[in-house]
Amino acid sequence: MKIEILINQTIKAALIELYNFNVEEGQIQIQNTRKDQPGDFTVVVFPFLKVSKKSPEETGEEIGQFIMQKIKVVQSFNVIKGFLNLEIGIDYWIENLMQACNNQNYGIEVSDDESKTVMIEYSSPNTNKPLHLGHIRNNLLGYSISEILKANGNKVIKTNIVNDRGIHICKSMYAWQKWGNGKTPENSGMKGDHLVGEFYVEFDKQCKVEIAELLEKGFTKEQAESNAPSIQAARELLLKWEANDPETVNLWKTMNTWVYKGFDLTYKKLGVDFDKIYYESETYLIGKEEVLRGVREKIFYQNEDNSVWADLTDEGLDRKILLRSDGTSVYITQDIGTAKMRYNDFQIDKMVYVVGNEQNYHFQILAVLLDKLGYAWGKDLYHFSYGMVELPSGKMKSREGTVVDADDLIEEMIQVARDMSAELGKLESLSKEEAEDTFRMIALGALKYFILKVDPRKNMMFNPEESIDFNGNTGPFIQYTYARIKSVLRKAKESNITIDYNVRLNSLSSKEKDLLKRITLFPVAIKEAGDNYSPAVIANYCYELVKEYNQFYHDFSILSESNEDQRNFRLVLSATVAQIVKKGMNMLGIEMPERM
RNA sequence: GCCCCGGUAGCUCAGUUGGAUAGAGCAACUGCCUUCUAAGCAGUAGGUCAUGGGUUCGAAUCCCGUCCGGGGUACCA
Repeated sequence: MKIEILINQTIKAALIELYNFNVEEGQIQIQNTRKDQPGDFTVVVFPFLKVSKKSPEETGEEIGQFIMQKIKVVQSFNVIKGFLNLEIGIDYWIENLMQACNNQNYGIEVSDDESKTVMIEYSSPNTNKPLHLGHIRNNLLGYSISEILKANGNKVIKTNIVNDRGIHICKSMYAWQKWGNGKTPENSGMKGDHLVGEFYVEFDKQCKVEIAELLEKGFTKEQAESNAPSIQAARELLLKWEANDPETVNLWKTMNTWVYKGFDLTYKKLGVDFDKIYYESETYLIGKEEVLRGVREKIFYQNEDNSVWADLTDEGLDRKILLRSDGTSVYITQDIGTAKMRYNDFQIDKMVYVVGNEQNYHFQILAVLLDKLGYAWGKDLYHFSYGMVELPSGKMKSREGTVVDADDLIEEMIQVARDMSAELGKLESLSKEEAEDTFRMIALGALKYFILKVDPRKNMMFNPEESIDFNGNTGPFIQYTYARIKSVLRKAKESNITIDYNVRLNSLSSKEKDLLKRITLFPVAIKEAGDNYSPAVIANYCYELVKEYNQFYHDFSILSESNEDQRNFRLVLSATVAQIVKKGMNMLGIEMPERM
């Protein structure tokens, strides 16, 4: 039984026996003792003063005595200012270490027949431009939260909705027709998504010129924007596409294929993947049907101009448009269609959408709409709403060229890793391929950790000049510590030191104990990360663990320790730290190099 | 206007759901490579937790007001 639960029950018994008081569940607070105080667990006695009618010190003393008598592993206790600190014997901590090191699934809940199935949508790119830093945050969070939910015993289906149709795609298509000169990824050597993105930018430039001309002729801003020739041409393309015009559909397919190839490369570099991909072009009509069904069933209503609306004022929300007056669908329409399709395809207990916080309102409405349409699960959808990535110059805007491109960023990071490694004189013994692979792991480790260590709900700042470090609280620091442990273990093997996982020991230094305590917190961290949808919890846990290990590492010798039991214990401890750190970092999608 | 989110060291971020003297990294300064990997370790300096009130044994954390920043707000996605 977990010691905290045992202490909890014992205190409950103590309060009944000592003060004839039956506490409610959750009234007893047991926390880890502060590092600067003696003891392992701390009980806050303030809440019991009312019933004990004694001073905090006396109350703590009485409860402490009681616990000492009932629980063997509690070795001693002390009371300081109303905090009852309990010291747990060495056996308990060693026992815990052995559970951790002998169990590959330590801290992880394995899914079974009773497990819930969670579908997670993330990434959701538009096919008119390449991925940027904002998408990176999305992808990393989506992938990581999938892994964390798996570790909490859920079955997870990772999914992606590709926004592959609409006016924005037609803009790139039109620009390519007009200025493309038959340029393809093959004949230009350009990555497909970048190529298409280039034409999107081209379109925007042209459009601005046209609008400026119209403004000069005395048009209003609105008129100019809708009458610009290239805008009209793009609209025409959209109509043709919806009418299934073969030439248009063909071009659309071709250009999308280029983009998908490009995205696949970026996804692969990022190490994210999907179990099932949906395309808006295949779901938007279903959404439209659902909306029309809603009109027939009087859930929604139609205006005189034919636009369809939902009245959500009863829910404290506004009215929301679902189909435009020309009958075309809006953004939320396809989300309804996609949701329906997903629930037909899979048995889903919970749907999670990883989408930026700018769409909080959108998902609030989507939940209500799905509910109104009769889908029981609609209300329970979870919008994993993450904050935006900000630059020193402000918000990223693709049209203003202030985006940080995903592929560029990854390449730059790898180059920095290379340079730094050369400067430090590392990895010289490795083959070129092995070294390159390590640089890649380090670069991505730095990037991923940098993004995932911050609370996903908050906006975060990214300074391209100086943001991503390789020292301090970073991915590479954790990877480095891991590599060093691996090195020690290799050397132990070379010297024919076998590790005995049955640890014998009768004393612990405070640093060793800190590590042992930290190890017992791994399962707690996983659970907290799952409950709060927060990879940051895992990231910060790994950092704390590794930081403590480093202190231990520098203070004690391992291989040259003469006492065999002591040496064996330190090896087991190191191996366990490595195992846990690797597992934790893998939940963040970060690979761990054996050498660096 | 209305709704949602945020404000902690010069910078980037933690803060175990209300607990003890506020925690890291970067940047600055000081030590430590003849020692299992110095992408490291030890130390110095840096704080009115935006601000005013309230709740109680106890508040960065909960409630109300104010200021500042970000996002959303009926035919963009």
